[in-house]
Amino acid sequence: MPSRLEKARQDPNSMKAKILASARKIFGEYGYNDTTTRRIAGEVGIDISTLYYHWGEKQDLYEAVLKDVSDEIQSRLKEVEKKVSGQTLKSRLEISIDLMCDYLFSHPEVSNLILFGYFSKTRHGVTMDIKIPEYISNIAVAMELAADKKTISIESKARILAVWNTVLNFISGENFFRPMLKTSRENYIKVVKETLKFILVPAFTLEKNAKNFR
Amino acid sequence: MPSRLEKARQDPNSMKAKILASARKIFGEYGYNDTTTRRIAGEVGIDISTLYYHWGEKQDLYEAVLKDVSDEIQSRLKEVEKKVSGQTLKSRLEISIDLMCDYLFSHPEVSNLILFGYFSKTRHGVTMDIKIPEYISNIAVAMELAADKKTISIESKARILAVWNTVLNFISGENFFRPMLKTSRENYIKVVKETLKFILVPAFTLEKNAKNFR
DNA sequence: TATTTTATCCATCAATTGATTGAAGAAATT
DNA sequence: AATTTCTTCAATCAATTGATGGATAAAATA
Repeated sequence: MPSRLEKARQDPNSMKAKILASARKIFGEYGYNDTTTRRIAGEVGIDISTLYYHWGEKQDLYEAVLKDVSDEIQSRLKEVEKKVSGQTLKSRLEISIDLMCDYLFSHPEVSNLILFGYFSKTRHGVTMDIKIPEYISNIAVAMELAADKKTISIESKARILAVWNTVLNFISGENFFRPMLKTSRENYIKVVKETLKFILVPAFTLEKNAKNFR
Repeated sequence: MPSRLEKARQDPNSMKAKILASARKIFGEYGYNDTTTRRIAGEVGIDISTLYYHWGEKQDLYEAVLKDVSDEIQSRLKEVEKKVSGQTLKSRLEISIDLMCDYLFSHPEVSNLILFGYFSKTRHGVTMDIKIPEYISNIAVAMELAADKKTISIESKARILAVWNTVLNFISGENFFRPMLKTSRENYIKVVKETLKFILVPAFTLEKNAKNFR
């Protein structure tokens, strides 16, 4: 029997949920080591001991953030999978690029958190809870580049990975690349989508290459 | 008149040079904030005060590392430019991919340092001294995707950027991706090169796209 | 050889930061 | 109303870390 208090803890307005939301933002901006519990607490407007009361140590909070993000990505990918089902390969690629770009551009911390995980030869022992291999396989199947999750070749995985990473880089690197391209945010997003399509569509649809897929 | 001592300081066996080399390695592994001056000093086998004596504050050392890396990349790109000159577009792309992969795979800290710079919403005020815009323009010209450094369209820059980033990701993400692909280092490098060619060559050489260049 | 310059280390400081304790209030339960 | 449980915060610790000062030795210079 869940008590009133237990329900309150799952409430998105609960203190625990508020802390998680702020933590996700701050961890996404600064990465694990450059994020202080004081900064997160400050963002929420509470004392750090309150943060520790709700979440325990910093690592636990970070892992909760990664799980939060991971679940969100999973459900987004499923949505995309539904929407592209039945389309031609070219359409599937284009629609997927548009949808994932829209999602990631409006949640840049997601992209950052994933990328932080890649390069983490850090001292914190937080294992990347985000199951990239899972995603990669799911994407391969959704794109119908592979018939079955179990039988995806190393080459196919590497190709999906290349695509996935290219997207993430443009999102997380916006602060660096956009000034370089000297353009507005709106146009940057447009150019990113076009660039992704320019590069990816030919590779996967070209006759010589396409025969390997279907 | 350069004294004996001044010459010694430029000697690659000098203490100052040794510190720089270790700093480059450690900064490349852990990033700015997760690198301690003590760790660098430990790598060299000296006390931190000796490190401070030679290089001053941590930021100065970091900036020296970035400059070191930046200069190295510049000269590598020039070498590549020479070697691909006169070749067909397809060959230029393929040779460049091979050469740059070989270089970066044997100097992974280079890739890491560049990527750290992209996402650095960090607290250290070190501005990225590595002139990526320069590189991008140089690559565009070397690939003969643009006639002149000054007249490169935003679309072309974005495409080069996408390629460049894809390469860096595979290098810096090796520790994460390779276990995922369950393969040896040697084969990983091979797969990366193939993947890059698979994705990039069609995009830039496809008739419909290619007409925009040359 | 005497003196100055260069190089190195030990000890230490001050600031930051992850984490805890205990007190006090607020809310729920009896 | 009394008691128990849940929240919050101020104060504080201990460890880490960037940085410095002084002693000391080694090397260069005179």
